[in-house]
Amino acid sequence: MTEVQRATIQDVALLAGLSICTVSRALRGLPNVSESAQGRVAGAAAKLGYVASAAASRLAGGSTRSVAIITPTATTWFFAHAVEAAEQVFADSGLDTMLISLRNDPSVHSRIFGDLPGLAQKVDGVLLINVELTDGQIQALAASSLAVASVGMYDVPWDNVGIDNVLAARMATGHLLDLGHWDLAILCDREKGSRSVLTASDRLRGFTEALTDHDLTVDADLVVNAPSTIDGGRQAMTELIENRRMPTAVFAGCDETAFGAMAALREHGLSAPKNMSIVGLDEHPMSDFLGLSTVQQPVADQGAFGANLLVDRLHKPDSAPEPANHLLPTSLLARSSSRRRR
Amino acid sequence: MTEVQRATIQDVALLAGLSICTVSRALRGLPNVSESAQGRVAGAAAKLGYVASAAASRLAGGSTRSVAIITPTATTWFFAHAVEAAEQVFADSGLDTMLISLRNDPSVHSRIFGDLPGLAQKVDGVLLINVELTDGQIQALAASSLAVASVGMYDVPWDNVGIDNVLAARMATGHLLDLGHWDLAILCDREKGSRSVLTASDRLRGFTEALTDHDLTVDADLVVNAPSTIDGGRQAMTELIENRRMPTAVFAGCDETAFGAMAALREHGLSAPKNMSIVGLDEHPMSDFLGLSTVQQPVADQGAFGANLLVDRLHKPDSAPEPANHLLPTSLLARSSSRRRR
DNA sequence: GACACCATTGTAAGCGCTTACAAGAGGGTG
DNA sequence: CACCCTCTTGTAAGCGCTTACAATGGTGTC
Repeated sequence: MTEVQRATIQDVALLAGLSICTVSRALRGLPNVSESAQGRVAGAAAKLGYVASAAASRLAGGSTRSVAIITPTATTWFFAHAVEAAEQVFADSGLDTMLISLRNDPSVHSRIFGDLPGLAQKVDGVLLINVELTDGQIQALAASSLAVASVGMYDVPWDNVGIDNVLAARMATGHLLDLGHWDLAILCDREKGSRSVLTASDRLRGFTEALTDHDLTVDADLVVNAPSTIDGGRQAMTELIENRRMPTAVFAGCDETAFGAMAALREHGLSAPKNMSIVGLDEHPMSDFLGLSTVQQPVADQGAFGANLLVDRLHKPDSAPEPANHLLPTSLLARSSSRRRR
Repeated sequence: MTEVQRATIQDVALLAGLSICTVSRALRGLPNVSESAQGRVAGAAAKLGYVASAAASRLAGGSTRSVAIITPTATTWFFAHAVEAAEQVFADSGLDTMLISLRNDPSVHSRIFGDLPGLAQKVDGVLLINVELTDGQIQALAASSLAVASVGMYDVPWDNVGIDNVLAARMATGHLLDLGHWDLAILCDREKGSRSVLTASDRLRGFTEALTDHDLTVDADLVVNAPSTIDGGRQAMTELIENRRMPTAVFAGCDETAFGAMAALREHGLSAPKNMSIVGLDEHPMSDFLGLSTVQQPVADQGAFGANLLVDRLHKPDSAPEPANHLLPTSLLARSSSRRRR
């Protein structure tokens, strides 16, 4: 059962009575191999339980048959689902998936993006999910030998898929405005970098635009930085209540932030929509139960779509069409966490 | 900036005026290299931006410097956090992490475990997180060249870390019994395999034992299979309400199951603890907000601990001590979803 | 029947690194 | 001062595969 000594292509060649070279061709399905040779090779390989050495074929051939998913975190709802969907696509394409979580740790970030040749050593391509990059890093990545695709990024020189975040934020904000609210706060993850490549700032933009359309202005006190986690939302709402001032409605950058905000309200003896209307963005499975009004976005679809973009690039590296930006649809789901201002 | 042609160890040797062999030793910090040689090599490598070819060193050396995390899913709270914590440990140990999500897909499962030599080709070790395995697969894995460690498994011939699930389930169930409930249901993920290697069945066992201690018996109608997701809990509770019968209290195998159960109650015009007491297991960040009584378990700790077990095995493959099973503590958190029976 | 041609198969040279093993250089010992 | 050690460095043989290129043999053509 357990081959003590792994069979090599040499062993297969011997058993099949053919040369190593022919075996290699047969195994990879290259043309110019006779039916009989093909058959004998397949038989011998099966009999020996032969598995090609990944290291050897990489060294000789070049391709690693694997890709990396790079993500700020693998723990939140959005990222976990996007990562799994992408991994599935890669697995189905015969690619191994290397997971790299940046964990919001700058040192990890620079270790990865500061050593692109090292990365290129291990994978053929990378799928970036909402990764904050400097101009220099974007250039370097685009110039590297790595195939690149991304999810939820903006204005990048490679294929991307995401949602129209400006629109989604406008839908959420517009919903609150339609309900008669005009004193609005936003709880949103802010980018640290100078240049906006992520969706977070687009959400702030959509929020701003919606207000402007109604001749309202954004109160800087009501723009609160909130990591896209339950705790992040809780802290942001607490900050709002305790150190700033209470608006009548809040747009939370993602559902988990909204959950945390609802929890903070509760901790202060308040609740939505009684004391404040809240709308999120995601359509997390808990949102329905909690009555959270939200803007639905496809999550697994984005991960899978992004993965497919990368797979396509890998399969036809040359004659590459222009990098495209694909937008998936979103829709508003009004529930009980938001209501008309009285 | 971008080296068109990657520098090889040859180039470094030339620049440093040393042989390839000495460079290789110096780069890997082996003994018997003079200070001066060490310095010249480091300088030359830095100047050339040299990065060793992973494929070449794997082929020549043997080790892949990477490990695989195998998990049934990467999307639920427990798994996402365990995976990320493990990935962090691996990254900090200089190991690359390959992510393999089984996605509850038998064909993926057999593709992976049916080709251990193939896996061993790509990684030095695997960390299994709650993976259901047959006896044969366990034997094969243990006999393979792969280092193995696991999280949340039971009675396996390698290092494992987990919680005492029997105890945790007894704590949860005992809490309900203490509140005067004696008609109890359990919503729990059931294993399909014949032999129990996972924690799920331990939870059922703990539940059963707690009842037995109180001279109660388990009503088979009140043992409901529920995938450990929100939807799984929702469906299980719906099944209970619509097709079986309502107990006065329920132990949900994990918090997300409990959330789903609470949602299902709501959909039927019911609620906890009014119509039914509910206790979960996890201490999910939403549990506090939802008032869910639960048994807390350390999640990131388990992932990190498991990863460290694997790293240790990798570092000292021989002279291996007996495989050990480590248990991390749990504790009951009584909240408002459970109350005294009236 | 000699020639060109195509399909199939074999030969051999690496890919970039690790690692026995050998070789050389000093230094201490009797 | 010959001899044995030890420390450092070099030589060369792979690791298991891919791939240019050469070789072989059977067809078809004039």
